[in-house]
Amino acid sequence: MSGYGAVLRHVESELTAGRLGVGQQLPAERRLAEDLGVSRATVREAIRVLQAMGVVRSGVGSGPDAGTTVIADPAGGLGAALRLHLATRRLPMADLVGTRVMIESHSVRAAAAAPDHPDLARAAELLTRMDAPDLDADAFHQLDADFHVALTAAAGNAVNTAIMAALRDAIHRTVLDAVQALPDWSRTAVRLRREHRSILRAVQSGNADLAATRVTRHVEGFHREWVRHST
Amino acid sequence: MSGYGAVLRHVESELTAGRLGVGQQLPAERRLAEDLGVSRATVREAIRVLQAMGVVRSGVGSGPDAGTTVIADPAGGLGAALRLHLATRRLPMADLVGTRVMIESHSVRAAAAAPDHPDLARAAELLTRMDAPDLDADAFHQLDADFHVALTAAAGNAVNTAIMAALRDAIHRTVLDAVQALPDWSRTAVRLRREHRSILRAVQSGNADLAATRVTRHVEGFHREWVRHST
DNA sequence: CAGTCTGGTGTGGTCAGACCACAGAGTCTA
DNA sequence: TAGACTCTGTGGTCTGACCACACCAGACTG
Repeated sequence: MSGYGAVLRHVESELTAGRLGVGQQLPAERRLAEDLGVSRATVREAIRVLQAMGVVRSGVGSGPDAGTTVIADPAGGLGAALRLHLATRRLPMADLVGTRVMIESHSVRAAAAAPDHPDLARAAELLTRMDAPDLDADAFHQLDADFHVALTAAAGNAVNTAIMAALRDAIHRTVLDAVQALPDWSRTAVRLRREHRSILRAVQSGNADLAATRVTRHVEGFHREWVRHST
Repeated sequence: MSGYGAVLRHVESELTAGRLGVGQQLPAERRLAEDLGVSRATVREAIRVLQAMGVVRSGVGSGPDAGTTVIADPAGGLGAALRLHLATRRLPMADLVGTRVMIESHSVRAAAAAPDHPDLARAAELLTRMDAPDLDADAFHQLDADFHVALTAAAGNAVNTAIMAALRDAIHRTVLDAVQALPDWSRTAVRLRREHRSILRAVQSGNADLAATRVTRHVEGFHREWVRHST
């Protein structure tokens, strides 16, 4: 058997065997094609897939940013997949939100057991930046999403963190559109800021149950508000 | 801007707009290339990505299975991404297991509230098939994995179900290798069967806490056993 | 007439070879 | 010495071709 699948399997086995790792470069496309006995077009199809999965980054020219480099961006790959399946309407938005609530409530519980985690400090700093008065909805939402990912990261599970970031990517566009439709954005923003602070306080005081309750109410509440105004 | 990204964005927007849906066919590659003003090679790169994401399936020849058809296999796409990132060692196996425990314990809680869900009946039937005496480890694990996915599906969240199935795909190979290393597989299998039954009983009797505890012990226990014998 | 064979047609899979823009490294020149 | 220059290797794209495949309609055969 040959073809594009062979290239994928080859790269995956190189990764598994440790002969290829994050930061290293793949052979040039022409070289890889020759080594594996396939055409360059076939190699390119495989590399495109790796790129879409967030496993590899390609750059033209020469120098350190050129060539095809192994990276580790699981959120990018998962996010792209989720976004596409959201587009097919087989993954309901409500279920995405349900997954978010599950991960976040679980994560703040775990984070409450380690209130000194550096990601919590990062979360606090994000909240400070969200207080800037001249923030538009786009920038606000970006910081908002980063805050939630930071909360998740504080729990220390890389898979959950990647999935949260992926959910954020997948939902991003939709939330932005939804925010446009809200009757009084600035008032909502005030409420969100208050809720964020109260969640973080609960985590940092080590109160797992309270933190979980608050983050659940926060996420579900915003989702309900946004659904109500976007039909 | 043009190129492969343009093809991806075009297909995604067709999906979003509803002009393209699950079961329908994409235009032929040559046709798509002409419509979008790019070469067929470029179109193919985009279609490969969609294929890897589980959004599309391609078949040669003619007839209903030929051409490029929109499907909905989120688990396939997510699973491929997880597997690759597992290979880069940036997603620790322990975290994958942690995510599994989170999803499954959450799901059995939800499923316990609706003990008549058809997926629970399916789960029960899978357990019956796992009692067959002449089952090898491979077939056993396949049914095992299906059982856990069915449990998750009974909670009714499509995203969680897809992630569970993806985790299963990503871990499959590793678990099979691990099972080979176990000192007494048949004895482990007996224990797993017993635990499966007890989990399902707890769910069907509506006891959410008990079901969650049992499934957590079950998954973590197997993981510990397998780590112990594979270093 | 019923059954079988045989091209025709359109599909994805792969290949070979070419040209482009790009970015760094080295070289030449004023 | 500072600037402009060519050289080289990278990914990005295009063109045109051939293949295997599977259906389908028509011709052929008994």
